[in-house]
Amino acid sequence: MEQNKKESLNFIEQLIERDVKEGNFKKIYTRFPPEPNGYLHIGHAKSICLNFGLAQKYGGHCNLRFDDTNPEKEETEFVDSIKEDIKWLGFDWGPSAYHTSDYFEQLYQLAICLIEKGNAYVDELSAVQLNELKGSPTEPGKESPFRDRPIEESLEIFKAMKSGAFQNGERVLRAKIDMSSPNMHMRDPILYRIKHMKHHRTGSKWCIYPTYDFAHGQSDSIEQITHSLCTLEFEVHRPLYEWLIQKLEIHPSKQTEFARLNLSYTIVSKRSLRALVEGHYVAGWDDPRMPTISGIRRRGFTAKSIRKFADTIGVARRDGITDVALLEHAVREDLNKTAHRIFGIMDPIKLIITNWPKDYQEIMIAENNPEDEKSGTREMPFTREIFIDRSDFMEDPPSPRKWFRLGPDREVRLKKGYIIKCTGYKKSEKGKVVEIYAEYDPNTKSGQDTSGKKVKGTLGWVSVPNAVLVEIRMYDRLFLTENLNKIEDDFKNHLNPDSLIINTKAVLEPSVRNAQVGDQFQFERIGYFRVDEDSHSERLIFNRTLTLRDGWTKKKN
RNA sequence: UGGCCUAUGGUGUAACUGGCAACACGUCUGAUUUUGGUUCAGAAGAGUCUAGGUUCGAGCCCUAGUAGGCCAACCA
Repeated sequence: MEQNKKESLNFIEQLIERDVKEGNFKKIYTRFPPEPNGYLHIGHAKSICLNFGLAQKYGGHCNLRFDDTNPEKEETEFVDSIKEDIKWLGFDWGPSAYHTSDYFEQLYQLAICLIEKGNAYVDELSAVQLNELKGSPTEPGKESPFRDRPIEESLEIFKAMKSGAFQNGERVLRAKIDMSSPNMHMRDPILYRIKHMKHHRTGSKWCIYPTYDFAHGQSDSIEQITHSLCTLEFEVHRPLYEWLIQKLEIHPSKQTEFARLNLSYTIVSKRSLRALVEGHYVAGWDDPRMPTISGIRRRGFTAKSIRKFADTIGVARRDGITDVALLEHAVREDLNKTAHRIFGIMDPIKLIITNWPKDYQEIMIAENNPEDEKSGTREMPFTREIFIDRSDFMEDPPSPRKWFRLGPDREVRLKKGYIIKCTGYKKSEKGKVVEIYAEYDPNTKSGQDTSGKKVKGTLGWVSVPNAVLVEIRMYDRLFLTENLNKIEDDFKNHLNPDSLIINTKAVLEPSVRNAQVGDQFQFERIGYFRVDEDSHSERLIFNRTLTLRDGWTKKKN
């Protein structure tokens, strides 16, 4: 090997390497802290790959922590799906997953500690009053009349809050910082609120719950997290994050922000995704059009390709919008190497080889994947009647230099079969081509061609008596608008009406008969497809993952 | 009358911390090909938001401006 070029590091890696060099800690700890109130999406995948990837790279560990401080929105269903998705992506959080709710007692003690130090107080103002005193980004806030109440009094009331002496909203615990700070989050932020509500894990043990600011950072400290990575919108919380660490004198985790993922033609916000599910614009969280991890998995995107994608886009502090083409490229790259090839006809039209004996069947051999020698071969019966795709025939085609496929008197190769010449076709009364006639040349059998003929076009085909009728769900992008962050109207106005087209007349070659749910194929010249879990004994159902790259249709336009 | 962050080809990131702007995707040629796929060869495309400044030298530093993002939930 030559002198290896210095590997380029992203800004977080640079930070970590500096920390390592300075010996700031023995081991790197990161964490992935989802709130279990929805399904994970491609944006989370970026964060997962980042946090787990960094831990792997630097010999540290990444914790999975469910940030479950708000019993109103959180459910066990989501905990399970989140675990499944992370595992599928190929990451391991070790023997146990953590929950912020496991720390409720410790957090409560920390709050008491803060009050005792005079850094927090119980307020009795209503939400409305609190808001009024808060000021605005351009106006300073005003101090609450309860701000300077004796420590003992706050302590007493806080304990009473815990024991259920008050109704929702009657008291809050606030940090005592600075009501005139230009940073709104430093204007005596709320640390604890009363919610008489059952929590999905702690049941009704608690009726006070810490807010994000008093739960997240403290949990980081409890877990000895060294690098707490979050998205840019938490940047303004950092001064508070650090203030609490300092006042509480706890493990100094460091918060670092990075830009969240935005993807063209895609919506990446839990709230919006929920709206799509609840409004039945899609079939569910795992609808193959959804950018959820469960959705793209069902669509046929692979874990490997998503990790590759995350690696490609990197991480930075500027926010922009990533072209989905980058994601799609990663998927095609992986599938090209792994997916077995088969022949499939989306829009079948019958072609009769008039000089082929009736009832005679010849077995053709085809390799499963030319990119992978170890993938083996399969058999394909060739018969007098075959299906070809309607789009591969034109009654009056342009010059052979522009159109490689079949037309009257034109010759093409049937891949893994013979070269045929079109001798005619039949039309229905309505003028639709219903049957094509052709003659084959016996000297042109694939692999043992002695004719010397060269043809430009190669077509896929499926033997009529052996064809397998399947259902194909042809998915396309969910939205028509490139940048959905910039729209002003309802994002649902931008839905692609053709994001799902169901094809029930497609036929595949017989080798596909024993395909299992989850199997992925390349239908030659068409695209990548995955056997969907809706498949049943009567009918295989395929999801179109992506089409093949296509330089030809582009050229036409 | 606020504060913080960001600004590099169409898109996403680099540039060994001051030394003639690189990689991937995308686009366009051409070759190969029994997938109009893959692969291969090549091309176009930014002089780094603007204006000053420091310096022998600035995409990297400083100042001002501009543009975009974030911040006023008892959400995370």
